[in-house]
Amino acid sequence: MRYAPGHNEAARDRIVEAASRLFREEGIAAVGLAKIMSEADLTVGTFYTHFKSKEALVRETLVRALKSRYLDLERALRAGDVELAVRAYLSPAHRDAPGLGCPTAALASEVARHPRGTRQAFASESAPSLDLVAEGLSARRGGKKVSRADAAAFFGLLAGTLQLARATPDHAESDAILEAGVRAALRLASADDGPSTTARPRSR
Amino acid sequence: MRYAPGHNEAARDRIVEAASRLFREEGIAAVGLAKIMSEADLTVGTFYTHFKSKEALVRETLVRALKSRYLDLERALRAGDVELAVRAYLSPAHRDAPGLGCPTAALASEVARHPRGTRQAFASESAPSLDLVAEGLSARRGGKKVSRADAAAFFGLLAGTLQLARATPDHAESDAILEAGVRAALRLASADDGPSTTARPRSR
DNA sequence: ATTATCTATAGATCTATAGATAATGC
DNA sequence: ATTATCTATAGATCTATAGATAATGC
Repeated sequence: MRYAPGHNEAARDRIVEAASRLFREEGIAAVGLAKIMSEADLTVGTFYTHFKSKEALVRETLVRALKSRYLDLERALRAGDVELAVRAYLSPAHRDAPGLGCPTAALASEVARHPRGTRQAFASESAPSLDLVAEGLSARRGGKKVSRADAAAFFGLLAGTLQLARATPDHAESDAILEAGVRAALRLASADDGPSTTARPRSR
Repeated sequence: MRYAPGHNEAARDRIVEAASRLFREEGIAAVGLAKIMSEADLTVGTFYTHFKSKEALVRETLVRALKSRYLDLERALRAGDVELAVRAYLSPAHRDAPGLGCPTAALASEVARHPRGTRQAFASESAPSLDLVAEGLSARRGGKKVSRADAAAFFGLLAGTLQLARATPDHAESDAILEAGVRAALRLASADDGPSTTARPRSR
């Protein structure tokens, strides 16, 4: 420890922070290490004293962003309930600020193409949030058990709808998609079973 | 026309076809022109006699893939109904073959970062499919009007859930997510209103 | 003395262009 | 004669590494 104590950690932290934002804003493949290091006020040569590879950084940024989102979600659920969290997720503010937003909406399809270790990290760090969502849904449905997979489908609605709102160039239509997403999510979160799940036995 | 008639069109077609598959499999930013041209049995120098830029090719591949998916959707809805289409969309086969699958699930988050012209093309070519979905949902809900934005939210559920299934490394859990997605989609497509949309007036 | 930083560079790849070559119709 | 193809290359960027320099504690 010859540099000031915490110097190394602070630099590493700036790198992860910059990468975490840039990846969500521009995509993982589209962002080079030079840009990340420059945003962290370092030159590119230093990168490999902090990380083994770009992929190692990707794993860390996903873990950090998912942990941070977990805390946000916990707060939102404590403050209100599922409805409040849904409205915050499908808000114009979230749509317009991907760099600090949900890593799943920004990067899930790209993560799906990354090595298994990266997907594993993504899944492990997503699990606690999904379990929180499952709890919230369960409470809304009168305590009926909701699986993690069910929570994933609910979350898929949120993330997929946010992506469509982001891809839609017409501003009014994009807003309308967010609002429709809120309606759909609240409908899904509602207490009653849709008749189709009981009326139509799932074949296969 | 000195080369055989249709020669140019055939080559151009192979390029779009290869790019359309590769982009969905690996992402737009991750695939270079050399790889695309090589898959089309051409060398990279020829690219610019067919397209003005990589971005122009991206627009064409999105349009082509969305048109093709529209036809598939039309067939599925004619053959059965929304339920059949949902089960085909959230199937292991679709999850495991992104190259021929839904361009929205594969590329929506990346398209959101592309120039307005690309997003415009994406939105325009998505509209007919969304309108078909809206029709299908409307039929299921006893003829009640369903907007394109509502259809987009429904479609967001499908695309988002498929992405999560693709990103999930555990095979059993990935299958479970697909099944939960089917349940959620059928619940959303069901005739009754969830109570929350009527019981809780949408503030804001 | 140790360690994080810097500059510099290797070697591969990226998009795009230039100019020569080959394939065909007139 | 025309046009799609090829080879070759420009110039920028990518990930990763090597070796010199600067910042600190002992």
